Amino acid sequence: MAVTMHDVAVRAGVSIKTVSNVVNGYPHIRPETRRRVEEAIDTLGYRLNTTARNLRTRRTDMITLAVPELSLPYFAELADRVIRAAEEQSLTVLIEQTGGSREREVDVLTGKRRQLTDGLIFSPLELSQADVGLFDVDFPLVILGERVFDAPADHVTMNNVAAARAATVHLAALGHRRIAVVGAHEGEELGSAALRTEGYKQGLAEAGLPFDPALVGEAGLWHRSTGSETMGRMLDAGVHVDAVFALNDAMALGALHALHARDLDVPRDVALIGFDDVDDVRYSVPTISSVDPGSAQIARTAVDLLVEQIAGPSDRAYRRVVPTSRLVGRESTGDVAEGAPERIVAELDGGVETIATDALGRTA
Amino acid sequence: MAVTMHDVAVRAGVSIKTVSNVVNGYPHIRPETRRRVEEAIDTLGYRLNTTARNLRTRRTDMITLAVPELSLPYFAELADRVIRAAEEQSLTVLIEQTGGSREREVDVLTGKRRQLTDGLIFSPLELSQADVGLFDVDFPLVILGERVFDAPADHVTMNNVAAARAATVHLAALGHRRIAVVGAHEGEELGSAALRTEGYKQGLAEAGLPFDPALVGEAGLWHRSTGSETMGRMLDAGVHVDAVFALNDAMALGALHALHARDLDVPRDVALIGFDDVDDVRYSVPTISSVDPGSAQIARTAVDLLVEQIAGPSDRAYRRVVPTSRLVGRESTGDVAEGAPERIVAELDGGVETIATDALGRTA
DNA sequence: GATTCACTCTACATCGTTGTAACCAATGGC
DNA sequence: GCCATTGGTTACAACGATGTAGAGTGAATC
Repeated sequence: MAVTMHDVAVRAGVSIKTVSNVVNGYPHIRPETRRRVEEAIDTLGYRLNTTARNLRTRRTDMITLAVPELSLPYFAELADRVIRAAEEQSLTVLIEQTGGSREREVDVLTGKRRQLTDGLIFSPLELSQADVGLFDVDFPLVILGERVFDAPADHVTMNNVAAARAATVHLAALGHRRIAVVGAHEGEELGSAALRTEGYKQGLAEAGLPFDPALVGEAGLWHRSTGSETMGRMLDAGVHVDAVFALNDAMALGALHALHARDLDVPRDVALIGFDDVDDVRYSVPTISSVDPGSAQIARTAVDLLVEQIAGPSDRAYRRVVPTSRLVGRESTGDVAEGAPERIVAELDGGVETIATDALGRTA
Repeated sequence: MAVTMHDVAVRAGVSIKTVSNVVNGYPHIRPETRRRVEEAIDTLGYRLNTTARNLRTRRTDMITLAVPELSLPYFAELADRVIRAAEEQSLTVLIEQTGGSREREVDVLTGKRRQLTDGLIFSPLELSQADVGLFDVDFPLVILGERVFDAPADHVTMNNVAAARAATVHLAALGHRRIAVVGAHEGEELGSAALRTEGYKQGLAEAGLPFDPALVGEAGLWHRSTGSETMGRMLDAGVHVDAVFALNDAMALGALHALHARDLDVPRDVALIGFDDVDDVRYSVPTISSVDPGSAQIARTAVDLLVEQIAGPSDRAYRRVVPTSRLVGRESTGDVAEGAPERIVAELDGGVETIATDALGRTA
């Protein structure tokens, strides 16, 4: 079978524990002993059995990242960044796709796989305020987004309302009066859809524009396809639109497709702005203006907070981190000429909030 | 601490092994005993310790998927599909990003993390024929792509040459004479770049077109950005082009961007075709024709083959599976009118090849 | 010269399961 | 009425590492 520490110990003429000490970099070992052990390791081709170590140390050095779907560019890029950030801390990332299914989201928090890893970075889609109890867990947890407000866990979120408002105001400032929104979720109270839609309404108000329900396009899943369909439905219904705020970039790409299919030019006939600032929108035709919610910082912060929880006491205060976000102007809003590079139209500061907890870990 | 089988056993008044048997669905247990155990499990909130089981059973029910980068749409979609397929077999997927680094690719095959999982699905980018020895491993392995021909491992690959040839011939059949290729790798012998470029050359020959080195655009990494830069460089150098074959879709999107920036219309001035058939190209403006290498089948087959290896004897014959690929015509080649749905232009059959092995597992 | 201390290393128990062998009923065949 | 079989359960020993406590050294301290 596989070579074990025992085999190495025998060959090097030391105890198993000494081999373990060498492997783990324990400092007080005679150079000669270390040499013998290392030689034995090399000649036998010994490899540490991670599973055994995991059992003994009660740690796996793995963390879970739970996202709706990797095929959505935003989450693919997020996963990429989280994996890189985790790597720097010698952590391995296990990805769970919840696919926007409530059951699978619950499973992420309670299921069998949960205890494979030391902690969880969770971007929920279906679970919401009503499920706040589910988030009161006894393992390190960082929540992405703000579907759940009072959960006793770290949050890394984004300036949803303010950024959406800024995007809308910006479209209005460019002279647009019929600004549609694509991706709304009827009846939702928290969650990105609701918050961004709220920002949209605030933006209209700030610009002195009336709110017209006909300009609100519903789209459950935020895919390219739903963005295209929603936009198409709206146009085909004869709704007059001179600007579109898509609640994410995938839908913005879909909307662009639908506009183009109806011979509407972006930005000449209709201005378009997305949200997420994924790589796609920098190469589409035209390039699409978008809100960068601070994606790079989100991934890094999430990993940092999780690592802190894993290492530290479980009764520390919770944090709520909001990265700085930026409104990036590109061709789709006429903010830059064709072929010109993007420019930052607005910057919205983030911040860190610390939520004290009592001895039981409840928020004060 | 955590509740263990021991606690459950005490509470239910049975032995630890009986609890284990109940948990694992061993059939010969008295209903009454089972009930007692299950009740104890529920009241104590017992959860099986996966790490301990992994140690004892020498299996983790996890597999590794190693890809260059998740931020490339093709690999994000692949990961999505692999995760889903694995899920159906109750396997968890751990993703490694090699980032196109040779060192990291070697690490995937030999590194510390390797033994965390029961097997590996590996899409190499840098390792190639010269490294064939590295692939002679003692764990279940499925290689994606065809950088390494004689590796003693299952391969799931694609009709690179034939499909690229078909794409090129198709462009020629549409009347194009100056067909550029974007993404070539100078000096490479195997690997997608070399194979697809070879298909391109064959296609030119078949169409009776001359091969012009000026029409070959090099691009190391196959990103949107490199596609855009490569295309831009070629155009800015004054090379006349009336069609472009981008070796993957990300570069096709980048090329489209570069063409547009230079006021060249697709498909009126330049026709464009990509490779991979990722979701992006169905929503770009215009929609981009592409080669679907059979992505869905690739993911599923890879998981199936790996599962087979994990379960079966290690000396079974190796397989080489090539899914059926399709040339999908869209707006960028004028194969369909604006706004019209895609259509299958050609279909290239795949197949399964079984490579016998001798007793030592070497290929015959 | 006794005491302390820092090094270096070891013995042993332990992490929480599952595989193996074996035991004690109860059943069935002859 | 005895033996073989099956069902239901258990005791015990792994799986391969690490934490704890402590035993020897030798050098430094008083």
